Amino acid sequence: MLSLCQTADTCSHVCSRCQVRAVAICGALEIDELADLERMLTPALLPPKSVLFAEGDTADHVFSVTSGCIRLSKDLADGRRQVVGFALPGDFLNLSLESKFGFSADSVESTSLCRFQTAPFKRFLDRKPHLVRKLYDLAAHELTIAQEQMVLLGRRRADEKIACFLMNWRDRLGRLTGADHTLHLPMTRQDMADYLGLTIETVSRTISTLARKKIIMIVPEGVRVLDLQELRALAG
Amino acid sequence: MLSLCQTADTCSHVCSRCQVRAVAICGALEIDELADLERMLTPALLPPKSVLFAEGDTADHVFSVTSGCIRLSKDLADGRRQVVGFALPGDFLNLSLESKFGFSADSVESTSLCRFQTAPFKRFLDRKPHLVRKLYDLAAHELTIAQEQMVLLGRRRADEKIACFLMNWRDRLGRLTGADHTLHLPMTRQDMADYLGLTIETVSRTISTLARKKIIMIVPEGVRVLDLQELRALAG
DNA sequence: CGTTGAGTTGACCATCGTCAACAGGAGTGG
DNA sequence: CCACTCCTGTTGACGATGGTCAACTCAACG
Repeated sequence: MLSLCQTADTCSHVCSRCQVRAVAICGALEIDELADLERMLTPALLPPKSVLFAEGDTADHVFSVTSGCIRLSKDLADGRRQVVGFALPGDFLNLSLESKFGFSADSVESTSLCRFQTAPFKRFLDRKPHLVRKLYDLAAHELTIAQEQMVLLGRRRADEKIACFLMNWRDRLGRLTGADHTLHLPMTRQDMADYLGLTIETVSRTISTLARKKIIMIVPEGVRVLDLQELRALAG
Repeated sequence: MLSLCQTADTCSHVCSRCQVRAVAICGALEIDELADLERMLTPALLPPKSVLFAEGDTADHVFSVTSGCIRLSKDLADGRRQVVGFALPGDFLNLSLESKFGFSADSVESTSLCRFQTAPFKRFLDRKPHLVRKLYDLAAHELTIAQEQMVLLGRRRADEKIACFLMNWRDRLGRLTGADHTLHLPMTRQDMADYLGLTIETVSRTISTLARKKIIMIVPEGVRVLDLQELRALAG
């Protein structure tokens, strides 16, 4: 189930030269501490649309995403699915450090990660209180985002949900790669639907309507934002 | 806006004899450390249906609930409301430690809290890494609960939402006061609706239907669970 | 050139929201 | 003590938002 490329040439990783260090948990560590972390780390490359782990699996690893995109989801017994988040470069997976994963993680596109065994990582935490503090801030921030997502899921209409999602995605990509009116949307319509509590048809229709109103334009890789004011107004 | 009783006779508090220490953050501290915490603490008593703080207010305090129930909610500009949680004894408010509150907090019933100024509390954290670790575990656990709430809000039907809510509430009360088939529901139907992404009418109708099916019985203080198996099945 | 999977669009329908009326209890004041 | 209001909760009638089912396009791929 876990199909990881671990050859040196495709996955070599030097923490001190890592592109995402500033936004990842490693940003809390000094250069000499990074070396300790690097010794515990296995770089991993995940092909598109493949399983990283499934909800309920023994959580013997934690991960830090360095490139690509991971879909985090929870499933009901009858097949209904809720996507609880998309992990982008700098994001940490398995913050809860519990014995089993609370959600499934699948790559949306080709993704590279730093992989740590949970037990040594926990021991490392015991020696690095500032890293615990960083993880705490990260968890608290994720909680704030989760609460905003609850508002979206519980109280917003389909068009507002789509607008919110596009604005949030734009902000996240902007922080990583700089602002751009063309949004790369690597996930499928189904993924978006499962993230927003909608069906694929409603997502498709709503995006088409936004395009008909010249608020966005559908392009092969995603969408282009034409009227940011209007999109922001819809997102509220 | 903040109407707190702080007289010694009604609000006296001795951490070492606190009923909720085991379930609250203070459980991470030794007896001698508790004394330091106690020096920073202002006990507070909040009457029913009163404001503790509002979303966007300067977050100059953090709180630990010792009795009662607090509703945590976020509002949209047009009045739509999402309740993001109910805080019970042992729960901590303002985990994020950010400069502004991310949600509003109002008492559902008469509630007592321990109140700490944010700045000294943060300095205390710098000296108590095991307390940071406790807060981290707490935040990570809240995040897991938030993800389950996303599934509920995005993918469950009204009857499943009500059943889930009742089962979760039962578990929480059970952990605090021991299992009981009679659930005290201190919040209004509107609060439940805003928590579950429904309207008050749908909540009322759904509860009535569950009662008509003899799965629950509506009693003055809340509901009595008659058929736990069936309720659990609905909650999935 | 057939197959597969993602996406789009239309027709229809169900769940849940909206609007309205009403019941019952708590509090208030004459 | 009783009328009155207010608030919460319940129930019914109706309607809209978004779900379901189905057909179709298009690009990728063997």
